[in-house]
Amino acid sequence: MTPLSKRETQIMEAIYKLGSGSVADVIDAMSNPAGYSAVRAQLRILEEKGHLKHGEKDGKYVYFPVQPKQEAARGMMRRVVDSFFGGSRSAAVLSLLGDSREQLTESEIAELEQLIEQAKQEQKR
Amino acid sequence: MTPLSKRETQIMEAIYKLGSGSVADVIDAMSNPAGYSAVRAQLRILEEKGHLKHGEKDGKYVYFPVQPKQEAARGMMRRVVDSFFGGSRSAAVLSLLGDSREQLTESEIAELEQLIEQAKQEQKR
DNA sequence: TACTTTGTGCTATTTTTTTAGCATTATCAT
DNA sequence: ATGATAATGCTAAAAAAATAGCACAAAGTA
Repeated sequence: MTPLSKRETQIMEAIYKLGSGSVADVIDAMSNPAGYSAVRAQLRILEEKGHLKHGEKDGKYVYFPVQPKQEAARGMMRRVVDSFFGGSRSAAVLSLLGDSREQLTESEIAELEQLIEQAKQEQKR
Repeated sequence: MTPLSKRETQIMEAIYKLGSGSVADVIDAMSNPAGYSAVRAQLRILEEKGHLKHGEKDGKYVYFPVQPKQEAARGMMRRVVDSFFGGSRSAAVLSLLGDSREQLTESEIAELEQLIEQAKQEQKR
């Protein structure tokens, strides 16, 4: 689990954002796109390292992550929480929500309430 | 705002975790420590790039981040939320809390409830 | 004082990352 | 068929990142 290089990181993020994608898709999804050759090389390397796999679709390679998005997300979160919030998830949540409450849907709010309710129950023990 | 290299990233994370620190502190805070020379060089580069500054304390250089921790944290969060949660902060929060509810303190729970209450008010409009 | 330790300044070297570009194959339209 | 287009396989080169190590200074200590 050696850390990824800058480009590799950028490309993995693009792939996660896309779910899966061809070379062209990945280039389009990058804010700071590298050339075609470069991206292909990176994808190959990431596959060698075991971070991606590819299949074929419409005669093109389509790359997708080996580690499920949700797991990768948690790993990332853990890292940020660790470095910037002293390991406190709740501090991270407060920062995240405090940033702005807009665009919370009713069902999301309901889910949050439920989680908090559970947290309260845990507290009592 | 060119992205940081692997080592640079690792060192910035260490600095943020520490708040501020000497070369030795940084080395100690790294999971995968580089040598003394290497870390010094990286710190110098990060200072040249404007990410760190240093002062002197007890005859040693002490490095600290230019961008406040909270801002850096939000930037990081924004990036994770963007790549892994389709830009939805609330989805990120759900993932974060869903991971485990332990170690939420009463006051944190209260704060969360208050935020949710505010979100509900926003909803009504 | 002389010695050891701990720190910085600097520079050169090594290693890794990133990129470009040619050869080849397949497909599609003329 | 022929030519254009869009892929991948491969290799070499260029650029950036990471590290090592010597010289020198300051401070403590025997």
